[in-house]
Amino acid sequence: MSTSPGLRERKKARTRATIQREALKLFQRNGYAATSVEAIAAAAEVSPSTFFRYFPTKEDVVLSDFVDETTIERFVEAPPELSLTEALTYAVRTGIASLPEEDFELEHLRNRLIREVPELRRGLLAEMMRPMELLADGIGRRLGREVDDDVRMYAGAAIGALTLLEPSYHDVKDADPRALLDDIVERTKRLERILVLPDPD
Amino acid sequence: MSTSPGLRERKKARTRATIQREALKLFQRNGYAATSVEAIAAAAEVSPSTFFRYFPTKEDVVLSDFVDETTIERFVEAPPELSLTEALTYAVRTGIASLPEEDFELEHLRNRLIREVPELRRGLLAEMMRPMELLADGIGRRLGREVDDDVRMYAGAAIGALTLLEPSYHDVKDADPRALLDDIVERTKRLERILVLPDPD
DNA sequence: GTACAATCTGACAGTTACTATCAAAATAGA
DNA sequence: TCTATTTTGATAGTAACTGTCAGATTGTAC
Repeated sequence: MSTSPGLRERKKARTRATIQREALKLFQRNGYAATSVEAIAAAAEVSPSTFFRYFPTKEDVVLSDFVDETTIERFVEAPPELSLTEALTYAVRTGIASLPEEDFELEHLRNRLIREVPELRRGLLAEMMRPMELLADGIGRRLGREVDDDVRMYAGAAIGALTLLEPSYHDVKDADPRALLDDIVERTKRLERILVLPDPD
Repeated sequence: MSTSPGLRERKKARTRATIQREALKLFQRNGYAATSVEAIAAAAEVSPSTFFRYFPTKEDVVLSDFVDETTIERFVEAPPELSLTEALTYAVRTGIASLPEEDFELEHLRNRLIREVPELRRGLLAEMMRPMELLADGIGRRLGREVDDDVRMYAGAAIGALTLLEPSYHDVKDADPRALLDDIVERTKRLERILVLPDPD
């Protein structure tokens, strides 16, 4: 009761994971649009009602948890001698590296879907404001600084800059996932040359 | 035939404008979600089919043309002595200033809707990649420079930075539209302090 | 182990955005 | 006025999503 999150919680987590896994498999096989929620529910052996209890929309099966709080947490906790962009790189790298191999595969599949299905690309962008806000907050905490307009702009700029780089991924459809990771890291580093956070007034 | 765009074209433009205007009025009165496409079509005196011919989705009635090619055109054509961010400011300012009063009102209403309806906020963000790409291309043309990763990142950063500033608008719900415009200009200027576009390698 | 309370699930019915198709109407050009 | 092209409206259908409610499952107290 104190150590494990309780039977109920565990069962819920398992149901959620099952739905997500089965959905991704179906998407991969038949395509995103051609896979109905009903089919997903059937594959996961739950009712459609239950599907919507776990994921408010069909998109969310793919998009939820794409960038989460733990990444920002790692950003804030990164070695203090690192610059902002270095800390960001650090957070992304250690985050992905910490995934068990199995989750890493799913993550890779998810990325591919997001890249290839226009609808999901759109959805991802729509979710992007949350990471921006999280990062702005993270910067404030990391620097012990009030979250002013400059900080917000810096955060928005950082996420925005990374966003537009995605298209080049198209060329490397079936590349090694780890290579893609290096790619992200490489790009995050380049941010340093473009972005400057001025001191508060 | 050569001067005016032809009767057919004009009629289509008028139909489109009517749908948009009636839709915005209904949204304002009854709320976005509570206004069905059917109701909009009825108010504009067209069939639902026709509605979807002019606007692929309900969201698009509010979001389409939010940032268009002409803004980028003005950016490229801005006085050459202006810096990138100054040119951006110039483009935004002259763009809005050129609107007739009536369109300006609609624009204001549209902005309010986007700010207040979460669904539309989401949609706006989703459309944001297009402006990013347009701007990246514009920068390339303005500087006579190849559109490399640095340029793309810069463009993404610029749009991203402006995105996250929106929330503060919440405070000024019914402020003078012109004041809001000044606000945007002010913020674009601050971009200069944060963003640097390095020379090509 | 039993009884009760809280939560989770499934079944059902309904709304609405959106698609596809095709015949009727409006417009351009001769 | 006649014909070709484009635009429109009517109809039918799909699927995402919502709300409700009774039944099943789990946690808790005794």
